[in-house]
Amino acid sequence: METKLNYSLRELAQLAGVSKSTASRVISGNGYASPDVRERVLKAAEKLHYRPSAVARAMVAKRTHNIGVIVFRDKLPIVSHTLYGKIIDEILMAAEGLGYSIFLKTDREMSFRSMDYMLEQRVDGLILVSRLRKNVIDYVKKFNIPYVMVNGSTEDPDVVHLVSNDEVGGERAAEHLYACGHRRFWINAGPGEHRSHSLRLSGFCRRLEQLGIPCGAEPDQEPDDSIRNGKDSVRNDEGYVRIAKSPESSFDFGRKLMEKHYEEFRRGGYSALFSTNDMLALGAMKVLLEHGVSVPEEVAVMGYDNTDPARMYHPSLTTVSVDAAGIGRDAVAILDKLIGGEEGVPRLIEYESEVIVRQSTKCKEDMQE
Amino acid sequence: METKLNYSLRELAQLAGVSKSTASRVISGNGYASPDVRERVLKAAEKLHYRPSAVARAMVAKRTHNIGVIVFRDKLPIVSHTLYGKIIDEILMAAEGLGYSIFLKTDREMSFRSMDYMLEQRVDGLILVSRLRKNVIDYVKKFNIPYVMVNGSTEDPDVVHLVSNDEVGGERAAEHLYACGHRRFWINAGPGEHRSHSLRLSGFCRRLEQLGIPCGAEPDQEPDDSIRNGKDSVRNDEGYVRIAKSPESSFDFGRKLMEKHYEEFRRGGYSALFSTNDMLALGAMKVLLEHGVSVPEEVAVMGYDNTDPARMYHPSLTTVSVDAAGIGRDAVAILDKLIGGEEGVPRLIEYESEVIVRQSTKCKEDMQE
DNA sequence: TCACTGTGTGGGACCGTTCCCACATCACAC
DNA sequence: GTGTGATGTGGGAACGGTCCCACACAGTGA
Repeated sequence: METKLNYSLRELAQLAGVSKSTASRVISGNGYASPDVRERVLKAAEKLHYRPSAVARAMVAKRTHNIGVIVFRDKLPIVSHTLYGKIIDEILMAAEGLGYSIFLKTDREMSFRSMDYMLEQRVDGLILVSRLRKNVIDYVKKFNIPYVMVNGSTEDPDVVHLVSNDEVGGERAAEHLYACGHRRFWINAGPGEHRSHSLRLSGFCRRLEQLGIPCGAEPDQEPDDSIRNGKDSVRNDEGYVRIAKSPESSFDFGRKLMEKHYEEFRRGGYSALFSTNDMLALGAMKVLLEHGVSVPEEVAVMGYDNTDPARMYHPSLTTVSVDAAGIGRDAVAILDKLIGGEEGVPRLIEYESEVIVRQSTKCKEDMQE
Repeated sequence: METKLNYSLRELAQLAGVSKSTASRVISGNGYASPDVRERVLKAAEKLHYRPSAVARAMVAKRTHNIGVIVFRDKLPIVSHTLYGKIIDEILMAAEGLGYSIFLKTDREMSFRSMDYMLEQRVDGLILVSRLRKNVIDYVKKFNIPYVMVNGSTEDPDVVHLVSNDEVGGERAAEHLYACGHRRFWINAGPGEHRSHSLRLSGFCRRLEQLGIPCGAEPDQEPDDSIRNGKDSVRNDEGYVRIAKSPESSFDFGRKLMEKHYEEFRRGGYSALFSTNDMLALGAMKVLLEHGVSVPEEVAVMGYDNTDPARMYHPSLTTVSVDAAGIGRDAVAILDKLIGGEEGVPRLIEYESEVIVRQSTKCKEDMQE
């Protein structure tokens, strides 16, 4: 009984002394079966450890109830990036609730290969997480398989795209720091080709300019060899801004950047540091702390993403939260609608960004409230 | 041409003007086909965006080339836990290399349901990550499907089990702190029912006792309602140890624990704190820092797992590394062997643990070397 | 001319389900 | 006794591939 791996419905029916059709009706639960036949079949199923083959079912139903999730990764592994990890967690839980299973694949360069894999697996739909080279979108359009994109980089209006409202988040970050009295800003901006980073930067800058501080963001300028160290913007009586762009958004890049510039902070050149994600912020903050610059007393530091390390740091990092739970949940729910052929699904869904004030930007304003 | 989702081999063959068999030979690449027939079929495939169905293939091959990964989670999502995230990253990459795809599922309580899901999907094998209730192992044994366990909690000698060598890691941690001159220890120990935590604790204690410091670990004692605050071990001229057990191994539990006890550290009662994972260590360390206890000058702090937050912290956390890359890679490789019916696969595979000395335990000994 | 061999192609069973349809049985009314 | 409808069960095609086997055809040697 234990030697065989999987029994078929035919074998099950044989043991129960009924036909395939009858056994199928009992197992799948749709169709008539008299009580005693029913019991005989179930008893036989128990005995054989019978598990119906989802493969065969998918074959006839032309539907697998599987969803493919492709996560872009650069050189680095990506699931361990806490923001994507959170999103994937939520996707998994939401999928379970709707009866889907998840095929997970990370993708570096061979984007088409991953796509083909998913297509061959006949997944019912796709969730594309993070930016992908743009021709992947054209590729996926050729097959008309339902898909949604999460936190991607496309501006294509056809694509159903779930993103945090990064521009508004950037504005709110600027407001918070301004309200705390800061007028001399340093900005660490991550890769400009990534939608999130460039929108966070432009939102931050726009709000500062509205508040009377010239920002002078040039969103399209290329970072040079490793790090672009922007010049200060024009000064006016209100204050000024300096933007440094980096081609990566990692902790180590944040470190590297600040290692070149901590002297300027020590001399009091800047009172606030905003980074377009938490890792850049933490890398920079650690260097400041190591060189005796106190946070938040001398310099306020702020990140973006509300990852776990930000919360756990000492001082804990003020940041902007991204609704990973909402994004993950909705990604599956919307994909399910698309699979069901539902019309009128919105193309761009934005999630509110909220400033999470913590120790790294504590100021009098916060104290009073 | 764009209206249909998936074409079948029959339709492809029809368009190319050949038989199903011939088309199959060209597409799958095994079997003869004359150059012009070959070209006709490939051209037709291109035109139809033909992708062979892995579902149908799996049906006849009785083999899906899919691997199921089940990750235990408590109340919390789990992929975002950096250690498991890392392991999953490695599993994904290794699987890709060997031609497998990954079905990922997180599991809280309905363990059998996840198992059944995987069985119905007819995955070729299973990777079980982290502890599972023990009856799950009995369950999986009933079906004879190949499986390996990663970082689990079982002592079952049948199970192919990949784990870090937590006992040796604990010993090394003790050695490091002892060599730095510490004699008064506090230990935060995570859930005793988890193999890793209890072995790390017992390894640490054993080494201390060998060095002449009574440890008095009682590995089986139950934590009370929320936190078990053990008593100091017997003092002798060499030093002493106090063990606190917590039912969770989270950052917040580390905090909670230390919030009750930081006064004792401030008074100089303990010069070193060892936690059985990084999160517990960071939570405790943050509370110490917030109350003005300096690390490492007054208290040395040490964790376990070598997660990213540990590396990034200020002060960066001394920890014990777990070879997540090796574990993930080997999990897939060994499972592949089991699937191939290979005999003589070792049951317990242990990975070396290495102390990573960082700022949180810097001492004269380290300076000299 | 005939048997023989090799080569490329087609026919069709099979994998494990679902589901439509046919059919057997029975109760009941006419 | 026959027709009718409800009820439960079985037969078999279909899903999209793989692969074994048969077969047509050409080239070769006796």
